[in-house]
Amino acid sequence: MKIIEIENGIKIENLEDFEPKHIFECGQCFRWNKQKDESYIGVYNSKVLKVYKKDNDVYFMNTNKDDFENIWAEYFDLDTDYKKLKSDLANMDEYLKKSVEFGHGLRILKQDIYEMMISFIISARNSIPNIKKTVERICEKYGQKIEEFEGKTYYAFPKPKDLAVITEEELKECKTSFRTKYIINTSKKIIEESLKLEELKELNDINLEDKLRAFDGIGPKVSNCIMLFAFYRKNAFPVDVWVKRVMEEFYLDEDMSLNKMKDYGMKLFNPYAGFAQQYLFYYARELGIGKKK
DNA sequence: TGTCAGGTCCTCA
DNA sequence: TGAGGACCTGAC
Repeated sequence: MKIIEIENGIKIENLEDFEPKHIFECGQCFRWNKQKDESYIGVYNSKVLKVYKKDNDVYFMNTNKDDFENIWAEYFDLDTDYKKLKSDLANMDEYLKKSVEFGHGLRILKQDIYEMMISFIISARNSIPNIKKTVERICEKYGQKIEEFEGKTYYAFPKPKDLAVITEEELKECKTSFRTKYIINTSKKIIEESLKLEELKELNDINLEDKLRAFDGIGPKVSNCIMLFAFYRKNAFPVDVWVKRVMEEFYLDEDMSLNKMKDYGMKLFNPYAGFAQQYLFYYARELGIGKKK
């Protein structure tokens, strides 16, 4: 991978397996927004980045070589060989083959732990546009201002200490509704127990899931999303309404509880259940598979 | 007006 | 274990 420095950014020529639309619209992140010129602007680690693809080259703007190498290469999982991964998945069965072809430029982002915890708590019984709006309101109200970029002010995601000290009434102004107490309780637990979220990376999958589910508002689905998108646990398998639909449409003849479906998926797609889930989710949601007419 | 959206929690059998 | 209801809000 050759990093070419350009004015206010860097360019990577012939970057394969990288489609901004697939990456940012597969439901794994809530802070990346499509611009009029088809580029995406997002925030991570108190940095604002603009990404777009032109021919086979990918441009990362408002950054520099140092930040790209130290922050963004890791964030975009650029060290992983997606060609091999996709080939392994495509060989498992015909539905995965179709899903992988459909979302060929998808990558799993390595995102912030606390941000994923709160964002996916908000995702419960909610729609993606609403989740994004709510997350944005929280950042504007409680996050640190980063910078003005292309006419918009960007804010970092707040820290646990910021949301642990506010009242439910106050947070509700961000339209967090019945999830308000979950957000505050989870933030309080982190502060009161002096938890270092980074240290949870040492835990194995089973203990990590137990630890996450001890937080208010984090159940089986949300914990697995956090494991996949913040801890990069390749075999986590979040079962949401779309994965349920695609599993029932393609893989199951019998009724199955969500819990059993999770175990079933993890065994079926081992050791890449998380990746399989993401390709299947994107395929199912974009095509409306299994959705009631 | 009713239904549904990337669920979780609580209660009860 | 797991089934069933409640839960905010916004969009269609």
